[in-house]
Amino acid sequence: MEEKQYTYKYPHPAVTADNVIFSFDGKDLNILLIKRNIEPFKGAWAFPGGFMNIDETIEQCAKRELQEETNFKAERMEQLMCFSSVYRDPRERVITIAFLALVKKQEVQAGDDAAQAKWFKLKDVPALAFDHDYILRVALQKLKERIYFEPICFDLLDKEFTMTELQTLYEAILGVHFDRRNFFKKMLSWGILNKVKDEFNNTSNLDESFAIDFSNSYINTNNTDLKQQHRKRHGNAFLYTFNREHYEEKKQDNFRLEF
Amino acid sequence: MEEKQYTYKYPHPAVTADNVIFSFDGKDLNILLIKRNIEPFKGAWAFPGGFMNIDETIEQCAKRELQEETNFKAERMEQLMCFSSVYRDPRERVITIAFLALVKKQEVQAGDDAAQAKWFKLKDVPALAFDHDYILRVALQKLKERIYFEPICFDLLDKEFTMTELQTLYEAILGVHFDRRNFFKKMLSWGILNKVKDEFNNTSNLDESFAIDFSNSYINTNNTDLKQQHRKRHGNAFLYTFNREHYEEKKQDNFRLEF
DNA sequence: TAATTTTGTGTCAAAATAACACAATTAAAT
DNA sequence: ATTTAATTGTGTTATTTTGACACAAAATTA
Repeated sequence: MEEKQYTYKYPHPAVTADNVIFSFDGKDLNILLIKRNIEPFKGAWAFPGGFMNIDETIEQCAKRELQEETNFKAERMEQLMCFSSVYRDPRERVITIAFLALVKKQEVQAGDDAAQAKWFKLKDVPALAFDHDYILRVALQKLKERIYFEPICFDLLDKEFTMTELQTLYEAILGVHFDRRNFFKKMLSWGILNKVKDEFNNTSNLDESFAIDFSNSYINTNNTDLKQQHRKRHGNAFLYTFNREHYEEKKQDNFRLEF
Repeated sequence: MEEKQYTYKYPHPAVTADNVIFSFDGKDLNILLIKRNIEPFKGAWAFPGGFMNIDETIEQCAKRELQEETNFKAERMEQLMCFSSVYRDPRERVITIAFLALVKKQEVQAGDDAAQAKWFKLKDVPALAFDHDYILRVALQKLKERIYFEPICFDLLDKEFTMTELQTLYEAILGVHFDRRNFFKKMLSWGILNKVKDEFNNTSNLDESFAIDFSNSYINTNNTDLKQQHRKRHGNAFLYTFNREHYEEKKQDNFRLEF
């Protein structure tokens, strides 16, 4: 068996990408972890990730690993930071570029590596392999900062969501509590939400993009599978959708998602 | 002559750190560029940076390169992003982690590599080597975002500065114009600035850390060398210092530098 | 059937923001 | 030396935004 050797004049580190994958179950933020079934840290939980191929960017690597290990499609992926402690991996010098990946919550299927994969509520996250505890802390910080500049919340929610769900998500990320009426006011004042016409009884009086949202609303309503654990829709809670086109317009004029 | 060889089973990229070094001349943001005197991109301007040693973190690398190439001490260095386009360096696969470095403007002395080093006003920046044009755009974006969360402006100003200088810097970074009176009010309302007792005629009435600031104020006043190009102090402009201790206290209580 | 939870909705006081001008001082120009 | 131009410090007011606060109707749960 021939084993290829790659030689360099100076030592080179290996480079990996790790994905901190967030989702939202309607009540808490969740992150996806995989149980390592090889050394080092065999048996410990860690972020999904892997080595960068020499002919791909680190972004492509992160995306590929996400696909290979979870089959998820991320609504948003962005670089978090490079972690490069010298001894963070006992095998060889490995630096990693961590990514923030936001997905809509979905059932995890065992990945290719057959390692166990599981959603953890933030508060239930165990001690992690490598320096992943630290990476998680940085990721949470980044998430908090990002929410001021980008409408990332909608990446975590279903296409249609209630205002209460949105508020709960904001509260989960920022760790604060909002008065419901004030939250409603503020969100609506941005003018980037469309009220969805409920197929049963709601009379809504918004003037745009009804037809579009209504056309497939019941499809969405059917696959609220996982969310149902926490989404108990008392009364006839209005459903909203995020109007990304409108948001992009407003963004041009130095519009910010202040909170 | 013996040439060491490092071999790996899989190809490894080389890893560099590049510093986007910002300073402020009292009127414009400046960045430091070095003229490359070796291929590739010989003769082109680029950010100072270099290869990571196998026994140092990428942060240590960035700091070392800053020291070696410019002898500057950065008030703040933070990771910008990893840039990893496959063909960004024609020599071999090289990924770089770019850093944002904020320094007080100072004379550049020719670096070790004897390459020419020079401050450029942002608007005068030429086309850059590698993907450094892109890196610069990302750096500017980051700078804009950072200013909302951290008091980075003070890293670019002298220990003592006038309110007008501070305003000009904010305007340079954010690309907007503020009403002077409103800007004064807002800055002072944060309560993180100390008025410095002018050694000549100003009567200032703040109640803390006078003695400290006054004790070496004239030293600072003497070395406003480079700044003088733009700092024409009409009238007796008050001098202020940033009270970092006080800021750190306030930061605990979810205090933000909103603008 | 009763108890509990969730939903939608409006007012008002307080605080923050944004618009606005001028006289005094110093630097630059003549 | 004199004039001109630029820079400095300073306060009020109208508008906008924020934050506090309660209850009745509907759906779920017991």
